[in-house]
Amino acid sequence: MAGERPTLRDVATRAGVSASTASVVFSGRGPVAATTADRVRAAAAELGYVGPDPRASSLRQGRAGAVGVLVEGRLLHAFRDPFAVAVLDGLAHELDAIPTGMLLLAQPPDDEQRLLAQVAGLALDALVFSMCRPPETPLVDHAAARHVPMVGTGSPLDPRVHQVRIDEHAAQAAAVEHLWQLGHRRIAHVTMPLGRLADTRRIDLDDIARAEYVDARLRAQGFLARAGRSAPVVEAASADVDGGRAAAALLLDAGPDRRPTAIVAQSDLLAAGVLQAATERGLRVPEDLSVTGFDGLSLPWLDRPLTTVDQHGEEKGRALGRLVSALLAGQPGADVLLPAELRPGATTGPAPSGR
Amino acid sequence: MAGERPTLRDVATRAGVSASTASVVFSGRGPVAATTADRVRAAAAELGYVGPDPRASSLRQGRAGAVGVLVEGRLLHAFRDPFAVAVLDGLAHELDAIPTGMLLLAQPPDDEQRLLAQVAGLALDALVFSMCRPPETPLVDHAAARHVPMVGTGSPLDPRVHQVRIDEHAAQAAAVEHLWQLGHRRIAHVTMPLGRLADTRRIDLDDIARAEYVDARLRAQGFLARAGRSAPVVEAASADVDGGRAAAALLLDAGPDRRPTAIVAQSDLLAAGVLQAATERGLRVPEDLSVTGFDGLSLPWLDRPLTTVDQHGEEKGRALGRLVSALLAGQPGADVLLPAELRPGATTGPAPSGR
DNA sequence: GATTCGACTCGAATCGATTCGATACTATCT
DNA sequence: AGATAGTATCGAATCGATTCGAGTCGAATC
Repeated sequence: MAGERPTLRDVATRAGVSASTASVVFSGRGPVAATTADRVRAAAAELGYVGPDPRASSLRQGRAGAVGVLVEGRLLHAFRDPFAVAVLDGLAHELDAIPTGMLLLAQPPDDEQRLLAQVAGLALDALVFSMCRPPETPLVDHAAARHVPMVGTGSPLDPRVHQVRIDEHAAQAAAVEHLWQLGHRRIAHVTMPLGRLADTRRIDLDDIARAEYVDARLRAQGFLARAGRSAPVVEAASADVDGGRAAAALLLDAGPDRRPTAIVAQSDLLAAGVLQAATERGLRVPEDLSVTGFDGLSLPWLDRPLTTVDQHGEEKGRALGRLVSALLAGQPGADVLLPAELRPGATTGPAPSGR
Repeated sequence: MAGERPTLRDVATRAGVSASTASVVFSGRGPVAATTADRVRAAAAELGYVGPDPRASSLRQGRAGAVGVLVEGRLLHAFRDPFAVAVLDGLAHELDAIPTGMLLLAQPPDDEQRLLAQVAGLALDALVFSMCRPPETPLVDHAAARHVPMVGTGSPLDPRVHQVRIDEHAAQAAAVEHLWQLGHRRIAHVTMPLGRLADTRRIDLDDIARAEYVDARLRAQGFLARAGRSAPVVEAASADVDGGRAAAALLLDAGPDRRPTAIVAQSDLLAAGVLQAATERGLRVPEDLSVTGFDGLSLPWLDRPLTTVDQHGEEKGRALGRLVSALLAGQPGADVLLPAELRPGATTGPAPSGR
């Protein structure tokens, strides 16, 4: 029928009022006589007008109703991590109250310029870095120039990005402490990738100090602080089950007397991989090997509860959302430190007696 | 320093050109002398102007650079399904080429009006219903009035929504056929929820015919068409591992002579739950019980490959993306039917000989 | 030397709403 | 009756770009 979409002006004309009055009818701000409002709504219905064009109103009001959420790599991989999804869920919940939607920005592997161009063309009220690790990106400069507030969970590392984090160092050390008290003395560590180029390999203090990804570095340092600086550390090539399994293989295939009695993994998915590797080698958990994870996910496909550091993903997401809320409301926005605590499960036990 | 963000006009003035020329410099359409372009870019750099405001340009150009993706329920649950994520990944990949971002629209349980209001306020170029089941929603009318193209994977069931689907009926029947050929005669079915209110319970032909969710209905009918209309069918209360386990319990706890020798599940997650239930009862798979899934996911935590109907989730997402692309380019947009085929794994085998 | 053609630039109109100050009108109070 | 308040409506300016037709100028062509 009508090739042309009706505009507010058309509706106003038809209702015999001015555009400003019609606007007030739809936005609800300002007083309108009930009869007038009805007339406008009737005109709208007749013309098939379903409300103000969001493009125009966002220009005028300066609000787009959406925040950008950066996702590192492909969704297929990013969303395989239940922790990331939990954070996203919490974020969604909190944003829902503003209300504001989440625009997923999947970061192609290398082409930062492409991503930048995409973001430049998108109307966003804020930028959330909840699923990415690199400590810097040109997006920060861009968003800052646009006065778009940014929040993150540790990276990018920039004063203009407001952070919601946990004490990674202390949290990871707490896992070691737990094992120590159980009598373990040969404790090994499996880290998430330390940077964009990761490999399954033994790493040393220097590698760790130079690590690009901050959270992996802090956890590794927290591990070493309690386990001793000569404790073995292996980097996983990817932060998933397979990465954990491959990394654990490196540790478990050492001679039986050099094999660790406990492995501290930097994430629950890595820990799941460690458990797989142990099972494949006929090692019983926790009799022969204790394993700890990090994140505090519920993994319904594990046959027993994992000892892990619970960092309350959903709450982390909500904290991010509240921070965005506050920033959009013009409040100053301070960094947030959330608690994270060890949650003992069934994958840790006393060290094997044969020392 | 400038509390005011610079506009294109500011840049143009400073460079000593008109706003129209400056616009051309940034958009790249139309000829500009190299020296002029440099002057404009220099002025932009001095003022800290990082490019045209997306809000304004989207108003003028009529493109927002984002499509809405509806997600039923909480992200936490929706993204637990790897199939949904695979579709999303394929979609993202294809949209990246336009380029266009994906705006997640999480549907609160009951409050359709709230969702509608949110969508009404958002500038979207298209709407994708890839993760939702209800056959109708007021969103369709709204989007249609706005001339926002819509694509889906079976629902909402409306001629204005262009569909990418598979032959659910035939695909599910193929799974039964596979089991039939293996000698199974007592074959049972576990369906996804048939509607918004789902329960773990035996259902009959009428329940199925009345099912609200189309895909569940078609698969169940495909199952019955080959397995016989008296074959037992159980509805799962949720489309996840726990739902599958509970539904399987209902079937497996029947007397040993009435217990099915094969269970056809409507999704891989449900099948994983069926496997769990079998294991808990000491049933060996496939010796005592054969199990088939649906979707064709790789579930790294299953200890053996599942016999399943592969519906190529990523490709489904890409097809949705291509459809969106075409519609945005003004092309007519025809429905798409994708292939789906049985992929035998290690969870099906010959029927137990004791009949 | 007049004409034609391109390349480049500009002004004005437009996209579709929101907002602010001004105005008209109707009750309420004294 | 006049001042006061409050309600309802309107016109004009504005948000920040894009686009289109028209105009300028220099070089190439005949």
